[in-house]
Amino acid sequence: MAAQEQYEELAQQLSAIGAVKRGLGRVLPQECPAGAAAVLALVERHGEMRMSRLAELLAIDMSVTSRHVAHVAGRGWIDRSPDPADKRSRILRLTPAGRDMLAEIAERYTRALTHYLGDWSDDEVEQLNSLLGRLRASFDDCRPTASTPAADVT
Amino acid sequence: MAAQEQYEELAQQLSAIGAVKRGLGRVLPQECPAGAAAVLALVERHGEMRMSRLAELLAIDMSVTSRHVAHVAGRGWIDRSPDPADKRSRILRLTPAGRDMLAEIAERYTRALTHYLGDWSDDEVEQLNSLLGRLRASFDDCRPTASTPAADVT
DNA sequence: TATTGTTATACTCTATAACTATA
DNA sequence: TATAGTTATAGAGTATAACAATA
Repeated sequence: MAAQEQYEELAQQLSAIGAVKRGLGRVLPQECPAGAAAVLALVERHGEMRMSRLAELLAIDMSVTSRHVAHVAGRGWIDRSPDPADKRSRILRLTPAGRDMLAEIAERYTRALTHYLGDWSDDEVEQLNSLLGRLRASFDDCRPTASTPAADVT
Repeated sequence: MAAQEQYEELAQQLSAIGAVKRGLGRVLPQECPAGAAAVLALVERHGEMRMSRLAELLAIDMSVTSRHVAHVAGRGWIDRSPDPADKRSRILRLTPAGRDMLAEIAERYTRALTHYLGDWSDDEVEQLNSLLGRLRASFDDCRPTASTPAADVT
C-alpha cells in the first residue's frame, strides 16, 4: 500500500509519458500510425484471432478496433477471412506483407530506443517492462469486462 | 545497453499503457479533461510561469498549451496576468478555485489508484515512478528544443 | 432475442500554419 | 527581424449509438 503523494506522482508520470509515446510514434512509417502498428504487433504475438479478442487485447472499443483493422487490411497487412464456425466473425491473420511491415517497425523502434536509452542497463529496461506489465494487469483485473461474475444490485 | 527484444517489448508496453491513462482519465470531473488537469498540476508544482515555459514542461506545442490554458482560465482556475517586463508574455498563476479543483482531482486519482493498485508495495510504486521519470528525462535530453548549443551544419 | 462486427457522429488531444502584438 | 501567444484547420485516437447479419 503506497502513500498518497506516490499516487499523485504516478498520475503525473502517466500524464507526462504521452510525450514519450508521441516521440516514439514519430518514427513510424507514414502509412502505419500507432493504432495500426499495435494491431499488427498483437496479431503477431498472439496469433490469429477474432475482432472481439483483438479489441480486448487492445483494451479499446470494438468499433475503434474495426477501423484500425480496416486500415491494415486495406494495405494488405492483415487478412480477414470469415470464420466457418460462426459467420458473424472474421479471423484475422498476418500476411507476409504484414510481417515485413512489422519487421520494419521493430527496426525503427529499436533504433530510436537505442538512441534514447543508450545509457540504460539491461536490468533497468527489464524492470520498467515488468512494472508496466504489472500496471496494466492491475487495471485489467478491475475492468467491467468479463471476470465480473455477479454484482447486479440495481 | 539492452537487447532488441527488450526494446520491442518496451514499445509494446508503452503502446498499451494508454488504456491505463484512459482509465485514470475517466475519474476526472466533467469540466476538467486530462489536458486541463495537467496544466493545473504543473503550475502548482513549478509555481507561476509563462506560456512558453508551460508548453516546455508539457512537452507539447504552445498552440495546444494555449487552448488548455484558455480552458482552465475560462473556469477561473488559472489567472493570466500580463508580464510587466515583457508585454507579449502572460504570467500564469493558480487561483484559489484552481487549488480546490486540484485537491478534488488529487483525491479522485488517489482513490482510483488505491483501488487498482491496492496490492502494490510502497517500493514498487516508488520504483515505477522513478523509472518513468528517467524515461522522460532520457527522451527530453534528445529533444531538438533548447540544450542544443551548436550543430548548425547547413 | 442476443451477439459480432461495421458505420456515423462527436469529443479530446496534438501539430502546422497564419496572424497579432511586442521586442 | 524575431519572439510570445492566439486562432484556424487538419489528423489521429477513442467512445456511444444505430445498424446489419448471424446465432
